[in-house]
Amino acid sequence: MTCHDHAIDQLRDAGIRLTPQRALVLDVVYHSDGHLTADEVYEQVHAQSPQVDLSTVYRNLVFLRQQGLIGELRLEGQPARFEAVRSGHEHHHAVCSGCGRMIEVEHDDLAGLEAALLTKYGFRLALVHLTLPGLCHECASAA
Amino acid sequence: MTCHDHAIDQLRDAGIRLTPQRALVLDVVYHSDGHLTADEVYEQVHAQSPQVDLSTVYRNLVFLRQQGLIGELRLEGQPARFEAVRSGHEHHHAVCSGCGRMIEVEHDDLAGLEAALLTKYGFRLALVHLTLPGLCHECASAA
DNA sequence: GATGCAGTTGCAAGTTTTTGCAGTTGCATT
DNA sequence: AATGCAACTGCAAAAACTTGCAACTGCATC
Repeated sequence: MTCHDHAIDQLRDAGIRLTPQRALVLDVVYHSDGHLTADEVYEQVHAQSPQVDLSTVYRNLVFLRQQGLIGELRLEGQPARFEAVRSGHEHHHAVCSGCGRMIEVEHDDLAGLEAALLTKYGFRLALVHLTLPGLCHECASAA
Repeated sequence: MTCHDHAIDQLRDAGIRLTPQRALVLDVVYHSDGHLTADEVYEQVHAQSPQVDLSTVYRNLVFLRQQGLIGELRLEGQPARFEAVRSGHEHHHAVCSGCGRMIEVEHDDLAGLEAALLTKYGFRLALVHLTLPGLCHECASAA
């Protein structure tokens, strides 16, 4: 019984094939508390299953993101990072351009935007993770 | 007198060097109405000034984005695209995952989020362009 | 209009991410 | 438990993007 069984069930229900490679990628991301790059995921996958290819890891990261199971974090000047989307703890990141600090932003803070998109444009926001640039309090004061 | 003189002034005021290469990249993006990939920008730059390198184009696109003069658009499964940021017409894009349609979203629609970030986290949003995935009205109805 | 130098460039090589394709495999059906 | 087939994989190669470095150049100052 692992902490991402829920995710696996979700995949099955969607009629999606669960290959060992895919399960392993999901497993690595869900058992890491940090934000892993594709390469770091690959290294951990590779340690357990050396024949798995890097391209398979990339394909599954894209796939799992599209399924809404993992979030992608793009920080200026670094490769993309991935993290588990844990239900009840959906969040986004505000990243300070000054000091690099990262603030977790509650998903609820987007409720207004979500509503505006729906009523104004008929657009249903389906957003897993957002990275928002700006300045934290300290850096804004210093400027 | 070209339509991006304002942008150039903005650079000068910020004490930034205006090289011919940089001016050319800015010029190409500002004189195109569409959203250009780095490669398309490079091709147009190259046509006018064949010795300019692709890496210089990339470096300037990043630079101009950081200066807030151009916006970057990341669509699923395609290379990044760039467009001019025209003052008075700041906007973002909502992209339908179903049909690919792109809806322009007014910057003002983010006002609520901006305020929430500031009061809740002391974070000053400094956002040039956002790409928001979701479903347009037609695709949401069809689903 | 000469000088100085930090910011910028071209080049070559690197890293990151995607793709085409032929062979393999999960899983629904029988 | 055998079958069928679309989804998936590994491999190799390509495309997209970044970086190190030595040479060059805007532009501020004299």
